[in-house]
Amino acid sequence: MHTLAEENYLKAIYKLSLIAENVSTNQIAAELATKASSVTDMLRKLADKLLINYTRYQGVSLTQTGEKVAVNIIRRHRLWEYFLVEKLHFKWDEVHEMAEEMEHISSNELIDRLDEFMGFPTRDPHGDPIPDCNGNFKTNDLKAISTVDVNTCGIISGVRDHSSAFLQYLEKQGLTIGKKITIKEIITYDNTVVLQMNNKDLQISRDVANNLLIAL
Amino acid sequence: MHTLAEENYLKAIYKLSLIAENVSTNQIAAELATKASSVTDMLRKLADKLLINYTRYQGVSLTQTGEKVAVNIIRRHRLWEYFLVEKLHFKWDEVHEMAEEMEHISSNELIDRLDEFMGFPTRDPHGDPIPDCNGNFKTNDLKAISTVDVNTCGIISGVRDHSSAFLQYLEKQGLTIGKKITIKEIITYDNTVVLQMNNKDLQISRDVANNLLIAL
DNA sequence: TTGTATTTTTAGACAAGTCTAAAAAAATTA
DNA sequence: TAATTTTTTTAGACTTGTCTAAAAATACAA
Repeated sequence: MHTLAEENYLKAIYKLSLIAENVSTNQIAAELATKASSVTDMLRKLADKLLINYTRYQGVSLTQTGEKVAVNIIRRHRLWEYFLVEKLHFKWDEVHEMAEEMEHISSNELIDRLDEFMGFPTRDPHGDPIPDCNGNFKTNDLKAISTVDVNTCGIISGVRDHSSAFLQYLEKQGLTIGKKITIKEIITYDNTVVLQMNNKDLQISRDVANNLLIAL
Repeated sequence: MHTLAEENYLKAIYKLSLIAENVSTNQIAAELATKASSVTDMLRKLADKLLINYTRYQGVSLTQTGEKVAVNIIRRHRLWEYFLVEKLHFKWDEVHEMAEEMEHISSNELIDRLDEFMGFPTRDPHGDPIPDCNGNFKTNDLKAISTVDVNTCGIISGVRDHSSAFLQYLEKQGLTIGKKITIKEIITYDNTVVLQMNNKDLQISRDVANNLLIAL
């Protein structure tokens, strides 16, 4: 249907669209670790195929078709991640690269059956919502720990940074999806956040607090 | 590790090597539905990487390394086919194309865990042996129905033709893996074979008899 | 064994996707 | 608003894998 490169561009544009409506050439280049000139070339191809809205120098947005394709890739990615963790017992920090390859397997019938096989999960191992076969999914109303008030409590429900390094750190601290925590104090000097979990205090840096999401 | 094209060439060469030691450029071209000139180009690349033994005009054979890679691709293909049929309940005639894509997912850890998840199966849905993680597998000592004597009986255990059309035909006739049959008669006029299965007679053409394998 | 047919290789071209370097447009700043 | 910086695009080149057409090697047949 679409080439590997096309799918990766659509996914990148989708991801960047969540932050700001219009996506710039340089943003895409950074996201895909490629050069702006390569991006420009590809944008013309995607525009020709009516997958994006593109006018020179004006940045891009996905068309309805483009967004559908992107959401479908994300659905495939997250279902494979769920499979790898729940069925093959990989750890949550080990699955991203594999799912990155698996998301390009083209059969939708395959993905729908995989979905059914696993009991139609709604969240992947990192807490991200899994779109259903029509592309619908709950938007995440999660908050970064760094944004909530002192004495708030909530359930760890997602991450912003999906890197192995970050996920391994969280694992080590016991800060995994589903854990209940209370924000006790924010140290003004360096914005270190003091949490309480299982009646024990735990300090996390501003960076970590920015990338760890809770449901209130 | 290796490109998609390289993997497909190695697989094709491996497959053809089972019939005759040395494989010709034209054979590979036919197998991959490409042109002889394209094959020549790729053979030089594979030889440079020490995956095949190649001298101009002399045909090719796999090196030890090349064979290892090829067997690993076959292992991946057959495990995914098994997964698709046993876990996602696809029919045996529906899985080839999907597995053709899935076999290129590169992680060996993934494949080893998939293998374990399914209980280390030794045969794929078409009766072909699945290499273990060291590349070892039982060679098929199966015989085409067309080659056995009248009154022989045996268990349907494999196919030579993996096309949907053939597999669907077998399914319709009930000629599936595991069924016990007896060869009753070979009609000399056109080599039609008369079988008995579940106490009923069944006629199959020479072509079908050539592509259906039994264990005695 | 010589000529013909077949197979294989070479030569040159093309598409996809990438790159560097330079030009053009837009944004920023003074 | 004019000058400078940043962003984006264009131009031209490279790689992988493919193709067609022609040349070279091998196989076959009289």
